[in-house]
Amino acid sequence: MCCAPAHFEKKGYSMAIDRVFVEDVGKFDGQVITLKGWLYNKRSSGKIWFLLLRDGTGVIQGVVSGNDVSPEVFDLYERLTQESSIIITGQVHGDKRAPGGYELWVKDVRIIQTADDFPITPKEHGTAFLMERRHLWIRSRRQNAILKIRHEIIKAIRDYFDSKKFTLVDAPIFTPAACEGTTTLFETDYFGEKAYLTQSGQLYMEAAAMAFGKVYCFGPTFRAEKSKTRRHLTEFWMVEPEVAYADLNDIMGLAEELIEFIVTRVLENRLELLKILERDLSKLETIKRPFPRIHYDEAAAILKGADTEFVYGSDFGGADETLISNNFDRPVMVYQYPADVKAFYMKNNPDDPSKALCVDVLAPEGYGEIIGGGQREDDLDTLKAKIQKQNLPEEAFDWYLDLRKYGSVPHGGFGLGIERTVGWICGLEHVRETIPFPRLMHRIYP
RNA sequence: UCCGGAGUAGCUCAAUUGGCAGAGCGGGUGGCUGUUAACUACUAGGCUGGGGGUUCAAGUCCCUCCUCCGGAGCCA
Repeated sequence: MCCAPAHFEKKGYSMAIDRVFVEDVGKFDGQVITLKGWLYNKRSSGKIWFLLLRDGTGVIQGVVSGNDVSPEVFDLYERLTQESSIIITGQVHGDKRAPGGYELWVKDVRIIQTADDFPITPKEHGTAFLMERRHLWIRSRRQNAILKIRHEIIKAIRDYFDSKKFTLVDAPIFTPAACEGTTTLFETDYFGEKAYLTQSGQLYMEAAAMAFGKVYCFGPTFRAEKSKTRRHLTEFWMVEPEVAYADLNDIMGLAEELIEFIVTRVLENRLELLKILERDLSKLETIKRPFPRIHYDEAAAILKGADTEFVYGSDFGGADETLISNNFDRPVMVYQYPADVKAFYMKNNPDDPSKALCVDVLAPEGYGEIIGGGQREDDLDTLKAKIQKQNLPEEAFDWYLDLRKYGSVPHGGFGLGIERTVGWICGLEHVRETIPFPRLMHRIYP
């Protein structure tokens, strides 16, 4: 309370927040403005030199001429190193030669701090080198664009569910036992007892759906699997809606509407960033409902004769998912996998008990599964039998079974992986660039 | 855990059959009034991941360990 800057108290707003940013310079054409940021790059041609200032919202070129500035300012060129923090004042000038349409005719430059040998130069670097310096890498234009698109995607997801009157219900991070029992969990000491980091908020969302009708949670998820692929992180973010009185068809409708909404929003609001990433926009513009819906058997038929080790009755591998999705120009919804390869809480198809009422959404262009979900088992005895069959500790699921004792209804939901969705929309090679500080099997630094 | 690949200058990479360790960028010193990863001249910079072995001679071949990358399984 003692430390609030004076201007907060006096005026009720912050000059630091409301100052001019690069993304807004177009509104000030011809005016003299001050920009605060960091030196992205510089070039000299002798009696005139150029600086690129970035401030997180964009990059603008400043033109420094010996005719317009004092000799002291002109000579700052020597001391300006990459990523030095600087405040520049100058006149906004529209110029076709400028990448952003505007440049600044510099009148004054103030160096706040001279950076010492910034390690990430404007030239090429390997991913290992860059990941080791992820805290600095996120300053680069490309990483900046990806993380802003991530923000837009997250905001779109929240806006979608909020507009549909879903209630946000946060699931716990510490959990007493496996939600699914199949995958490896991160174990932690909880006051002398074992606890685990959540691998899904879904079971809690089922409880919440019975309380609020339509709910979603959004948070981090942890998987201790030793997966080293372009699609895996040990810590990733997932949004998990759950709806009471919903069946598999309802869930598929929800999934395709959400995905269409997200892609449309990114195309509307973040086109410039997609261009920085050189994303093939035509691949996103086709993402319109309805999405193809194919039965597991149809997906299996696509793989027949293809070069794959897939055997009917098993789950699809990463290569199989690519083979399937390559047949479509939008996400494909594969439904009713064999019940044996799916989690215990999935409801079986009453007309074909060997299949689960589940759906996976496979993104186009080989980006793989971005959604997994379906209808949940709502019958108490069937659920108990499944828990026993998979050798899960029944006592750990007492509370979950209560949901089937007190007003059980058909219901369902899904989990959407944020990083895979970002990777797909941005057209990236690897999900590690879709999260600010990725956690991978061999990386927990920085 | 298994399969494959890589490790050489600060960074990205070359180096023929085992035969003098190289380039671009970055750094340093200069030149240039419209540059867009600016251009340009000169210059410094190396325990070739660690250890062991074969050989007259190893960046190169063999053994071993470490680290990283990609993939499989599993999953979002």
